Amino acid sequence: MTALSFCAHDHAACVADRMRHAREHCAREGLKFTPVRARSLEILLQEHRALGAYDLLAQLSRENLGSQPPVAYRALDFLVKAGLAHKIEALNAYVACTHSGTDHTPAFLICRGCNVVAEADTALSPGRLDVAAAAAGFEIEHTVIEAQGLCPSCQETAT
Amino acid sequence: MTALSFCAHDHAACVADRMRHAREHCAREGLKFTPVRARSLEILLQEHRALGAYDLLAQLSRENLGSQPPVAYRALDFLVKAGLAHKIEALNAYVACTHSGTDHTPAFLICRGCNVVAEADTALSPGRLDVAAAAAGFEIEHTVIEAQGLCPSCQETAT
DNA sequence: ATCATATTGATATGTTATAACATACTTGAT
DNA sequence: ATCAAGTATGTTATAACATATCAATATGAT
Ligand SMILES: [Zn+2]
Ligand SMILES: [Zn+2]
Ligand SMILES: [Zn+2]
Ligand SMILES: [Zn+2]
Repeated sequence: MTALSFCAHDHAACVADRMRHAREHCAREGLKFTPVRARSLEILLQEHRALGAYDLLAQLSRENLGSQPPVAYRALDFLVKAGLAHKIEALNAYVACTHSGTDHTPAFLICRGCNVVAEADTALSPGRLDVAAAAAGFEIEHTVIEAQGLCPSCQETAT
Repeated sequence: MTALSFCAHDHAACVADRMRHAREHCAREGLKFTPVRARSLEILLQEHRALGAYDLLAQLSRENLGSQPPVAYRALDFLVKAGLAHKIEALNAYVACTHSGTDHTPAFLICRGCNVVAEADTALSPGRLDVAAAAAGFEIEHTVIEAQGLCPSCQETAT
């Protein structure tokens, strides 16, 4: 299922599963899954939406896990670098990764109605961009692919 | 040539040509190509790099075309809506469109060394993302495709 | 001329992100 | 046990990006 986020699912299990995966991943890689980092990921996982750094910070603050911007940004940096979360550039916001895999080039479907973000598990089609890059001798290190629009349920709601 | 920006070319002619095109486009569409707007586009065209709104503003200010943020943002909004410029989401910056065509889904190659941005003139490859979107019933309205990496000349420079 | 609309001018504020520096906690070597 | 090195946090301040609002002016249509 490529757009899980738009579908009904056992979300509690979904979160628990992702947290377990994150814990194992960090253990394997020798990364420290500290309380702030773990809770930050959990907060992102609760939603299948992108949260701004300051949204995350507000929640952390309520739980006395920190109150200053760097707290949120450090946690987000860690999660992004660990591959456990992604930044949605078009929103300047962050979303938990729904992938189990390791290195991947995510592509996102972002609903402007409900802000839900689905991560397409496309192993990525080497599209024309790669061809163009190769032709120009350009070496791609990171690719941002974000599609904005309306999810099925928001299409109904709208008019 | 899809990655013109990385190649040597007659840039003065390149700018003049784009300005002429913009003037004609606005005339056709009944859009007002005012001095601030025209000069803003020209400033973007000088570089083939993405400029931040405040970089543009600084230049406009030097020329007494305005000194407050809204001046730059209004000009950029106009240019983006008119299809004469694009926003690079990954940089929160703006680049002049190098396309003549009308409606297009641009894809960018962004050099992290020299900040040059090339707009690939892909007429759009319906990649896996579109397939995934269709499968999920998601209606795509706008797509951001931005590849970051190193241009040929910066690859040499970097050790 | 009058009215509506679009553009500009100006001030203030909101939002996102990082710099800079100090402190505490781990870890591994002596 | 002690130390040094590295990693993680705490804290303050500020940089960088973006918009809200309202008044003034210009433009164009009736
Ligand atoms: Zn879920
Ligand atoms: Zn939706
Ligand atoms: Zn040029
Ligand atoms: Zn370069």
